[in-house]
Order: sequence, then structure tokens, then C-alpha cells
Amino acid sequence: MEHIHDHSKEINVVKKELPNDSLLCDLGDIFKLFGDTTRIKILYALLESELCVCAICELLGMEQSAISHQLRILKNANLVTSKRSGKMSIYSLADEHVREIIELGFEHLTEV
Amino acid sequence: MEHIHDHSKEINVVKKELPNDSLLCDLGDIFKLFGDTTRIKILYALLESELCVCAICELLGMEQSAISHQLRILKNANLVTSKRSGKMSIYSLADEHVREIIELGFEHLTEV
DNA sequence: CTTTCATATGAATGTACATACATATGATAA
DNA sequence: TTATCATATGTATGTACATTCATATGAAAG
Repeated sequence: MEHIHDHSKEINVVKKELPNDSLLCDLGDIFKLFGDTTRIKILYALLESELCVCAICELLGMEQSAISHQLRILKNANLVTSKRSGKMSIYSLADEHVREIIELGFEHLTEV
Repeated sequence: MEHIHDHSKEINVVKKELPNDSLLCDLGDIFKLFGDTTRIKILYALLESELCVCAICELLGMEQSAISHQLRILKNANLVTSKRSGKMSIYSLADEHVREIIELGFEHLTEV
């Protein structure tokens, strides 16, 4: 695109309101966490009850390795926490933001 | 994993509350839309003002083709709408859910 | 009509990432 | 200690998808 017509008015207004790249990137990363079916299922399950890794595997019908990898991602993002209980690791939600975000997604889903 | 210990109590409770696969998949797809930096930027910009494709390109410093592809994805998902104005296509947000979802994401970002 | 600008779209490419496999670590029991 | 269960993690692989390039379509002007 060589000949761009003038948008300076609109663009300058918008540009001021737009957060910096790093922040927008972080924001995208948060939604990316919710953008995977496996992770959504895990988070949704944890909304109901804390669960050990093995229970999540059985619930989703997936391999333990896959679940553990996803749990680590969720933990690094501070969406879930874990505690040891003997041989097991029990995972639970870190806070209520997860519930709010999922519910908001559902709203959009049902209203369109 | 051959020898799975018994989780039937917890699992049965959670299983009843878990939506079906198709619904969870759709839910994930919505968040996937917000999980890309380019799309987040576009949506954020449209929160401030309706914009033509060319303005978005200039604002984000990206190629027109890339922007158009992303706009199509957002339009197919009913997050944005477009209208023709001469040679230009003006894009705007379809509803206020976008604002709510982005704001909620920001909350999580700033509180952790 | 032809030309030019604005946008849309098909195809190719590179990258990010979810899963599988193999293996390591941690914890309890014998 | 060794054996077994539960989980974690490193690596490889396949797939999904964002961007680019090239081109097509749409709209206005000359």
C-alpha cells in the first residue's frame, strides 16, 4: 500500500487510548489460556471442585501427560494452584476471575 | 496409566455440571478470538471509534491483507460489523460484550 | 470504457503449541 | 532398601493458524 489516504484525526485519538504493545500482548496471553478446549474443561471442572490430576484425566478421557502440561501452563499463569496430598497433587482455582470470564463468554455465546 | 485409583464420587458430581463438548468448544473459540495480539488491538481500537481498514493498518503498522483476514474472522464471529462508505469499509463493534470481556481480562492482569 | 484506490481473498509459508511417548521425580508402603 | 503409584517434564511430531504474496473484486473518477 503506497498511497494511504489521510486518517490522522481518527488515528491520533485512538492511538492515545491504545495501551502499549506489551500490555496488549499480556492481555492476549490471558485469553489464549481460555482459548483451548482442554484448558477450558479443566477450569470448568475446577469451578465445581478441587481435583487431583488423575481425576481430571479420567474426567476428560485424556492422558496424564497432556493434563499435567496444561496444568502447568494454568499454574504459571496463576489461574490455578496446587497442593500435595500424599502422592497426589490437588489442583484448585486461584481466584474467582476464572468464573467471571467463563460466564461472560457464555453470555456472548448464548446471545448471538 | 493402568491403575487408576477411584475418583467416582468427585467425578460424577463434576461430570453432571460440565457442559457438552460442543458447547465448551464454542466457548474456547470465543476466547481464541481474543487470544491474538492483532485481533485484541483491532478490537481495542474499535472500542474508541469505528475505523476503516486502512486506518487500522496504519494504526497497527501492519499489511492490509493481514488486517482484512483478521477482520473477516472477527466478523464471522459476530464481534464486529462493517458498512461500505464509497471505496472504504468501515468496521465497528457489534456489541458491548467485547468491552466487558476485555475489561475483565485487564482486571485479572492488574490484580496478579 | 480505463485507471486508480480500497478492500477482499486464495494459496503458500513459517511458527506456535497441544499431544504423545519416554523418562524422571516425589511419595508411600513393604 | 526396593517396588509401586502419582505426577512432572524433556523431546518429538503433527496440526492449527497468522502473516505474506499475488491477485481478484468493488467503487469512484476521468
